[in-house]
Amino acid sequence: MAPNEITTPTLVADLTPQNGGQSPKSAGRKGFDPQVREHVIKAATRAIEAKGLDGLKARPIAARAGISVGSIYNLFGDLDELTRIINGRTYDALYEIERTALERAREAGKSPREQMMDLAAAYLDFVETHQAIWLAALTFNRNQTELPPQWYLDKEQALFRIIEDAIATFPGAAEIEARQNNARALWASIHGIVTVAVADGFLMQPIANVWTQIQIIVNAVAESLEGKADEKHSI
Amino acid sequence: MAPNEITTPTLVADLTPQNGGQSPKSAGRKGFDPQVREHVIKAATRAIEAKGLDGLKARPIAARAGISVGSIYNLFGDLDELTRIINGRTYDALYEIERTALERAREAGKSPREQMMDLAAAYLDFVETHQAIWLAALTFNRNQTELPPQWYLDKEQALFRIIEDAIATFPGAAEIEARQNNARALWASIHGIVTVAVADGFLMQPIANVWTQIQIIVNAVAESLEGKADEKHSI
DNA sequence: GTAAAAAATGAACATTGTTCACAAAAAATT
DNA sequence: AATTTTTTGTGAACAATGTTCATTTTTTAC
Repeated sequence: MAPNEITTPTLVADLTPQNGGQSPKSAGRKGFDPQVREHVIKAATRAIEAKGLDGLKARPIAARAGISVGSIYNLFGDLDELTRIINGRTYDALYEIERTALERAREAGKSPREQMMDLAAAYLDFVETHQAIWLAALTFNRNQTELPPQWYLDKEQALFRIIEDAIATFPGAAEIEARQNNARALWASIHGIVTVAVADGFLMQPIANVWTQIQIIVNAVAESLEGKADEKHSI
Repeated sequence: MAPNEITTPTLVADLTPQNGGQSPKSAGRKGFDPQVREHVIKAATRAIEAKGLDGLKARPIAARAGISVGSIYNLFGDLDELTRIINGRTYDALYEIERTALERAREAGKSPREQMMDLAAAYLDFVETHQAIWLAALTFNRNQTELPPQWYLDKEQALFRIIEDAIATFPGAAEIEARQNNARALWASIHGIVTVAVADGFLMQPIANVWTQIQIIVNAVAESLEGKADEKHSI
């Protein structure tokens, strides 16, 4: 019931050195030492966590990673690319959390509505745990003028898919376009609620209220969709 | 029905030189020429509109306003204060639009649900018309570490109040806390939908879809609240 | 062991926000 | 009217930052 039950609070910093890749192609061009890359990414992540996106400065990062300023540019091209990699990992982490949340909810035989609730709870918990990193991702995207690279868009897209998946099991939503709009409406709503809350550092309202607000929306939308399904059957 | 019916598309740039004041106290300290102040604010607004918040550079603004760099700092203290003033005017403009939208809806004898729809439509229209300025306001707030001044918070608060007002006329919401949560949930949801849309410049989805999504949420919440009111009466 | 390729370096450059000693202008005072 | 005082305007100078690139160092290939 409380949002805290679901999430595995993995630290973003120690995430996805899995394949070693985040920006599949190029990024740092050739075969730079992946260890060093990792150190830099970690240092940069810590900087963002501590002082926000504006806290990401080339020289301090270089110092903490034990390399020179120039090497950062050899490794990543520019700071934006480094930021994109960190954001990409954030998306990956959240995606993984949402995916397992949905999986577990289904295994437990929960209703579509409960599945949505679990997804929302996982999201709220993630954002609460990684406020700075999450804000950094949102802020960064906003300041960009040109389109981000495809691999970056893909990671964002993946998150939306999960919600669409959950919504797809709702009764009532038959046509693809309608289902997409339902999914986007619901997810963007939850996103809005959480974003407003995190924007002022969960200071203006207790987290319990935020959770209540999510419940209001999810329940309302669920009821609405269920109601429409009923109409279809009964008329 | 379409979101375009309601709004008066006033250009933010030519707004509220009314009292001449946006930051009631101090800001630029003493009695600087209000004409020059206005020129600077206009130049800065244009810069943001053209190139986003990062396009606000001291030297170009000074040049366009026909003054020296130093004078900008005499007038506003720093660029953040200038930005805050512009954002404040944006809030004022939106507030005024929302206020009249609500007023007209009530005069027309519209239902609470329709009132909410009109408010949402006005909001969507405003954001669509002033994308850059609105994004600037959101981005700016996010990057700040310390609290903004009180007059700034007040303007933000005023916007929320309007929604609460509209929600207050919904049936069912009796207790203050519940009503507040309803209001915040609904407004934050609409905000989320619009924000997701404007974040990618209304490129990923047609505006019609965005409007549909708003309708989904408002209708769902309205139905839900009406339903609860029914329960109360019928049981 | 030497030459070629790759990677690392940090000084140097360009662009920013901001300050401040000074100059110009305006207002007040005599 | 002249002079002092206060206010306002100026732009050179400073510090912090992202980024580049000629040079050095290291690694790799032969």
